Amino acid sequence: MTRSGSHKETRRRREEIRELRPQMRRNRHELHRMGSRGQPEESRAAILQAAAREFSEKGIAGARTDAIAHAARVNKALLYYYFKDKETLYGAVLDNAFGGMKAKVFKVFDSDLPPREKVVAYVSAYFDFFASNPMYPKLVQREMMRARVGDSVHIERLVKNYFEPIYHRVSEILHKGIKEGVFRKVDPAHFVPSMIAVIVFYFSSAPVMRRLFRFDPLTPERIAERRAAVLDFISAALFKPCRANSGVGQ
Amino acid sequence: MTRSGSHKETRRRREEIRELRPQMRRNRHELHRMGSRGQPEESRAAILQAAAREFSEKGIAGARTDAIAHAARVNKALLYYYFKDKETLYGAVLDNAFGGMKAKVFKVFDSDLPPREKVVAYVSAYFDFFASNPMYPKLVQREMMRARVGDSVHIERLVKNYFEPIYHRVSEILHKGIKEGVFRKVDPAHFVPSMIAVIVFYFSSAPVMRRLFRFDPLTPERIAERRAAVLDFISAALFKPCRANSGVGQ
DNA sequence: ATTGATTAATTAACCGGTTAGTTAGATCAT
DNA sequence: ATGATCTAACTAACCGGTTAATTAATCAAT
Repeated sequence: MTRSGSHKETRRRREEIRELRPQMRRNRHELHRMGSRGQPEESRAAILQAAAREFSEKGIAGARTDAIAHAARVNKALLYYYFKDKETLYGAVLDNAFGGMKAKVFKVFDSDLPPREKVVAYVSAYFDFFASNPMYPKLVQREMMRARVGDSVHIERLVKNYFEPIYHRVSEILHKGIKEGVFRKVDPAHFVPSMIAVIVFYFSSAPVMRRLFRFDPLTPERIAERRAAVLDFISAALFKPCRANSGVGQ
Repeated sequence: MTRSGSHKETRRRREEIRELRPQMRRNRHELHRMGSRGQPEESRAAILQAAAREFSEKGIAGARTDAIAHAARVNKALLYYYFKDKETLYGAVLDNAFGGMKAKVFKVFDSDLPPREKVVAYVSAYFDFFASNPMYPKLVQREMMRARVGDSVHIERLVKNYFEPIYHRVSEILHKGIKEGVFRKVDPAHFVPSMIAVIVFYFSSAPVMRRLFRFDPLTPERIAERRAAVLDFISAALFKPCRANSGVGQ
């Protein structure tokens, strides 16, 4: 009642402190100051992971901060200590996911393989990343659908930091392969999304697959099978049918 | 306080009435009964359409019943008059969407075309349906991701009524084409989902596409372009390369 | 070394806005 | 006058976010 006027100020002060924290850490001769429980990074990581699961399964609107806190074995207020609000936490989860993926695929981009092998390596890396993080595809798909004006404050950043760079590199590889005559004349602007679709869909639709085929689509065997199918599908759609291995036939 | 005990009973009574309504309608000599505003079917349809838009954009959790009512130019209580609750309304929207799609693709299944042309016709029909209902892909994708145990009461029904029959028919066509030697030896269990992925992804990710390519991906021209790209992609992945013509099979 | 200030880490309890769902009644075609 | 259609106003519950207090690690000066 009496303190209602100070809400905003308190908030702003806290945010400033939070923003300064990293620099402060680094400026002080040594990091590790430690508070009561002494495991800030662990708590943060636990929150991030619990949030990733909750968000991927329920979406931002469906996700419950109480559930995240509970799953992370942490008090709910701690979420708001580390992250400004639900939306910011969601953003951190997204950056985590896309950051990991970008790292993996860029290792492939920076290798020096011929186009054909590079595409295979790219698809494989992309696929394997999602196969070992089965909740990320839903996260990705969800964010893509939310990206209407005003709905998502993250989408611009994500496109700039992840989608654009990755699309750019894959596009280059495709153009090179086409010029060398090993790829069919496809339009990267359509082919790249199609590839991603084929890779991602299986995982984001896993629950339906389970019902349709009456077995768990996420066992290692099934995933290996899917991997082969994806590579076959994309290869057949992209590579020029080689006649009896008779070199570059333009 | 005093009436808290009667809530459930009132609710049950209402539900019974509601469940009986469809039969009653049909039993009475003619529909069009009309109440105060005199447009029951129109109201119902308006609600359904507004709900489809809201659900596709925000998901069930994010959708606001107030927003749906407002968009349908109808009082919120009317939603609950026609539909038991939010979840049931959502289910009706889903059946609407999937029902329309099923009708379209089954017309193709029942035609007598050779496998190759039939697949092309199927993909075209599927694509065109979504192209003219751009909010349905998101609806589909959303429901697929929600289909965890306990999350969705609709998924079993949807799989049984739509996914399974459609998968079954497409699967038959694929097997036939493979046997006739016009298709590559693909596994329908993987190929069908891949096809759907390629068709649907472009629409459900339209907002990202807009940012990535800096133009509206849903103009008629762009959609036509995408259509060609999808058919090319799937054709190349499925059809045995015919030696005479390295065909982009339109 | 002991003490006391400082700050990071953490929590229990609470608050108030939002939202699904309800109610009691109005309207009107038949 | 009856029952289908429709509405304004209401309520209970839920849920994101806050607060004020607490604990523990570090530091500074005794």
